Amino acid sequence: MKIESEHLEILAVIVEKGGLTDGADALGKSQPSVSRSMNLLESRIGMPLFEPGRRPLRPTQLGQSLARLGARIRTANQEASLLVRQFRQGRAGLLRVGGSPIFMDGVVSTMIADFQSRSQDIQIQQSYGYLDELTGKLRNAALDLAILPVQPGQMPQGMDFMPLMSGNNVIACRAGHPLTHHRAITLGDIDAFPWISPPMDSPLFRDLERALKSIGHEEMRVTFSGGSLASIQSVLTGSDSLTVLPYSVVFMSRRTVPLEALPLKIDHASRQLGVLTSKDRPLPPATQHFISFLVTEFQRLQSRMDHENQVTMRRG
Amino acid sequence: MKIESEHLEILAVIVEKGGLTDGADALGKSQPSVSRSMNLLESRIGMPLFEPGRRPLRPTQLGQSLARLGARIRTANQEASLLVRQFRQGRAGLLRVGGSPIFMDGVVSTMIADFQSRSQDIQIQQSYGYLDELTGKLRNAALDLAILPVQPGQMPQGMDFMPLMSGNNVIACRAGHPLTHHRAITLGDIDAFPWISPPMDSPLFRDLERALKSIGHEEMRVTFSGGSLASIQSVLTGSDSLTVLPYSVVFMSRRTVPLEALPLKIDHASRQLGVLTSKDRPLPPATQHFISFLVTEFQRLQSRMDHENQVTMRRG
DNA sequence: GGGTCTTATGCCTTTGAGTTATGAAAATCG
DNA sequence: CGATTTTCATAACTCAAAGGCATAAGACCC
Repeated sequence: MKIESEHLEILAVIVEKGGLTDGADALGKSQPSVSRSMNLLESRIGMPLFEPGRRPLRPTQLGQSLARLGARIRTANQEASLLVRQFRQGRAGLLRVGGSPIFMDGVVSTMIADFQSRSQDIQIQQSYGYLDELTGKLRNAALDLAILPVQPGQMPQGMDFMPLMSGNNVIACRAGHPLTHHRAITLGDIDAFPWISPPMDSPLFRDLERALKSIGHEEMRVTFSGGSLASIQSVLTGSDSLTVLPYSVVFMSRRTVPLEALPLKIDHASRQLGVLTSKDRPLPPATQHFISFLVTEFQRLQSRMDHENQVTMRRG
Repeated sequence: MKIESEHLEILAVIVEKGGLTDGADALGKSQPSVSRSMNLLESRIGMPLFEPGRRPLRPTQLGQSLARLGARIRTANQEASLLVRQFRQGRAGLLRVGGSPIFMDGVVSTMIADFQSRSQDIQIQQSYGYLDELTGKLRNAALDLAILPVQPGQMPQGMDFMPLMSGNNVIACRAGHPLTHHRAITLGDIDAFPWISPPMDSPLFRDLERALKSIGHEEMRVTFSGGSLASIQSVLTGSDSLTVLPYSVVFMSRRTVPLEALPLKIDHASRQLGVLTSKDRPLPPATQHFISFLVTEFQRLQSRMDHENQVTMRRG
């Protein structure tokens, strides 16, 4: 004997409101409608739900007990409606973000923190990876979006890419590093200092190699490698080492860590930092919401970086 | 936008079973039926519940979340079915029992304990009172049944009475009381001892008065009054006081308290201990269940009492 | 006992749950 | 890769019941 949940919900409202008429009002239905529903329920369970011949309809013991269960069903149902509404606005759900480690740690994570504090019903799962791996995860829906630098020629099939800012790399060192006092930096100057190397499978590592080649530097003395951003920052500030980092990472890191970028143009593939998503899967609202948040955040970041550069230029 | 709870329940089963076909099986419905229900739900909430183009139907994030709520609704619904079943059998619900204090404490409460341990989903509310008060409460449905002694002429209108055993009163004293050594007890013997008086508004009190009159005892020396059974037992066993109690109460009390009944016939109105219920209100199943339990328990008690009396007779 | 408030019923329309039969698409397997 | 199996969607239909309005019937309150 299956009881209809709708009936239990109606019962709960009637008991709560203390009468059939008021209950019908609260439910937005007509009084005869709910009366019939209760008759039907009573005949189904074969026992009276209300004391017979009482005019402000009073529930029996069974009616009371069932009404409590109906109330539970009702709240679950209302939670469902709320969930759908929030989900539709991208204010609830699961957000699986992947990205290249240094950039995620250095720039995106603080933005995620902002986003998180505004949309607390969104659960965020972050992971790290590079282009191929992230593309694969996007394809089989293990990831909702990826944030990483992509070169124009590298764009994988069946993916959408939304650029956020240009991915300029710079040579970074600690604030007050000997090289920061030089007007113009020469090959010989750099030669004197050891290098921190990003993971060897990362684009940054290839950039570092290429950058050094571009300034005529064939061999480098690597004294630290394999660490994530936090380690790199520590080693960088605690020594006279040099490394290659996206400028945006240096810019953001300076809030808390004394770093500087050397005024030295380095050559690397032109690439855009941006958001990669799967073309054939529609984006969940939470993902859309997050992407539009990222766009405005990166615009703000870009303008702050531009402003600072102008100031530096004028001073320099 | 109201979501139908039934739909959420169906969704929960589909997600749990990992597919529409298996879900339909588990629900005992046809596959097209649940398919259409899910289509309807999807169109109502305006968002996909399942990943498109996946053959073992896989839920989206929203689908997962809603399925969790659906599962909650489902368990509540199942609890409701269970509750109705138990209620129908009188194994769940509320049981409001009223009765005369001494008899409830001395005899019925141990039976209630037995009953309680078998039917733990029945909530029992016990209260005390005498005929008029209990009848009133039965009339306005504040009580499901009352257990008390009723005289033939006293039967109130509109009530059903189910006799359980005859309500013989005896004079009780502690075991080893001086009077227990007498073969035949005379008025003069009794005169020497003080009395414990039941509450003055109780039938027992009137019985006591009448009993004393019947043995020619006009005045009694009351040294304790107003206590409930536990107090009476304590005072009785700790002194040489006498009192009037239903024989069944003395019989039951002897399990834990050293009491005896004096072999002295006392005169009082013939009355039956039994169950009083309202005639116009149908008895809830739990009440019916309890009454039939009481009937068999009292039969057992009666036969134990008869047996003991025979033994005593033979010995005495 | 009349008036009021509350619930039940009769009669109607419409929604949607349920069925079987069948078609389409994805997954699986050789 | 193609064939087969599995899984889901659709079509066409029936029927239960939700829901509405109008109205009767029954408590409740002076």
